[in-house]
Amino acid sequence: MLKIYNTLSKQKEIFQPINNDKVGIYVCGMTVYDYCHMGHARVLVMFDVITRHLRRHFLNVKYVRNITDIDDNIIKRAVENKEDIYTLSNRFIDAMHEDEHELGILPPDIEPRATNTMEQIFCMIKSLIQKGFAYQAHNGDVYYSVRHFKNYGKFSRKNLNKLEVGARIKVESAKRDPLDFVLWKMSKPNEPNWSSPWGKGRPGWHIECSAMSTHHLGNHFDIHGGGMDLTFPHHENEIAQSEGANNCTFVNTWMHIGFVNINNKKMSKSLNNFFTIRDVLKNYNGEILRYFIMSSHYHSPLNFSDENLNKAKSSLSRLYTTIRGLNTCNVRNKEISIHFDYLVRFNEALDDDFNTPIALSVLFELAKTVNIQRENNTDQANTLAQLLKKLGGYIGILQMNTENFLKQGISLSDEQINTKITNRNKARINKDFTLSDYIRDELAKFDIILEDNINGTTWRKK
RNA sequence: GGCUGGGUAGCAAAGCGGUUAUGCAGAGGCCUGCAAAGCCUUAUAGACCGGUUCGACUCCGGUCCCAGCCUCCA
Repeated sequence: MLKIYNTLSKQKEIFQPINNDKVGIYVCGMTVYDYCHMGHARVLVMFDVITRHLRRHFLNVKYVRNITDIDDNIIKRAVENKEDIYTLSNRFIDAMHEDEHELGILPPDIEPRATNTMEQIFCMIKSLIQKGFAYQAHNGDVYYSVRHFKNYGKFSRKNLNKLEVGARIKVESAKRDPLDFVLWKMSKPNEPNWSSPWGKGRPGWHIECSAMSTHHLGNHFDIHGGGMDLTFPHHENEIAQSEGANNCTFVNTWMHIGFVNINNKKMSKSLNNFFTIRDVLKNYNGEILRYFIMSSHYHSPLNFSDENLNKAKSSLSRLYTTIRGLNTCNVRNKEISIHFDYLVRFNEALDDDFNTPIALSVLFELAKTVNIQRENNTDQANTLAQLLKKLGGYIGILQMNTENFLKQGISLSDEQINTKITNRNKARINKDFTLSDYIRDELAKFDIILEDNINGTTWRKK
């Protein structure tokens, strides 16, 4: 029984798809004018975890994650770079896909782009004008008339009369009401534009998501998600647009991912305190980042720091160390089923609003059992290690080659290291421990830690 | 001003009205030539003040503090 916290009702609810085994999920993806930062990484990773788990529950999951490839920021950046918007956005889309690959993120089923959805956008705006939810102002822009939508503000719990409108952004004077937001914006000379029934221009920020989501998933679908900062105004406006135009419930379950913080402050473009995914990947591999993101619940703030990333690395290393040297191939479901309770508890954790910290704690309990068994009962240890790797795979970790994970980032060659290990072991046989310890210290300078086992000496990076 | 969240051990992070969370770091032990890894044992919690209860970290009320939103943001 899968439970999901719904922003709409502010409580955990039993999740029931609209159509039996079919689940439609839409996630607000990137506006592509820069590299993805850690905030994006959290949304990308968490919805990857969420859709992986949904696919284990339901046969037919359709995951749509959009790309907004036209907006003011993109236009501004393209002008700065003296390039056209497509060159700019294509470059950052490619970069995003590279980042996702490193983070072990499975691609969404559909990745629609705003610029390929113009017809649907026109259609929706027409419908909104027709039904009295929108108007074209004297400057040509088309606005959504917020006070015409009686539920406006309900979703994000805003009292329209107590909003500090214009506190931060100056109010566009063509609006009939300061609360109104733009659906279609007339283009200035030399700006990218599309011909519309209202003149040459471009879509406003929110309309593209209403158009893309309903086009691919229908007017009423199961799950809509994104970062917490999108609840207002973006998702509030999406609801107003979609329900105004289609006259039916838009989305059943709304999911929002908490912020990534730096020094207890939200990481954001405006504060310019953000780290890009690719910067972080220079020092920590994708699985470590992924583990770090999963180590807190998706609602809680996630504090980004080297200290916390290093902890994630140590923790993940424990799991890899546990399966090291064991046979994790040839998963034998029959034998694994004996240890069903780990699987059950792992699944229960994810069923409870995708509680990844609990799911991870089950993996550590399993790891402890593997370590206890590995000396007495190798078969048992192999089976449990297989289960550990399998469960890790459900949330996208423990998928690297174990040796590669434990040895990455060493400047010496395998040959150099092995020679030193051989020399050290010769010294140990001769009981020349001064020499053997000297060699070990030498390797330690390169962050290489030796481990003497019954079967010989292995090494790993510190 | 209006509206959301949250304050848990050295750090990170969950569940739970009574019984070990978990990980990293620490202490003692086993193992080891010594280590490392692993295992065993172990210390350190629930912002503050009340209330409900046989019993509260958990429920209720209040206080303080922190973060976020109120038309750039994921």
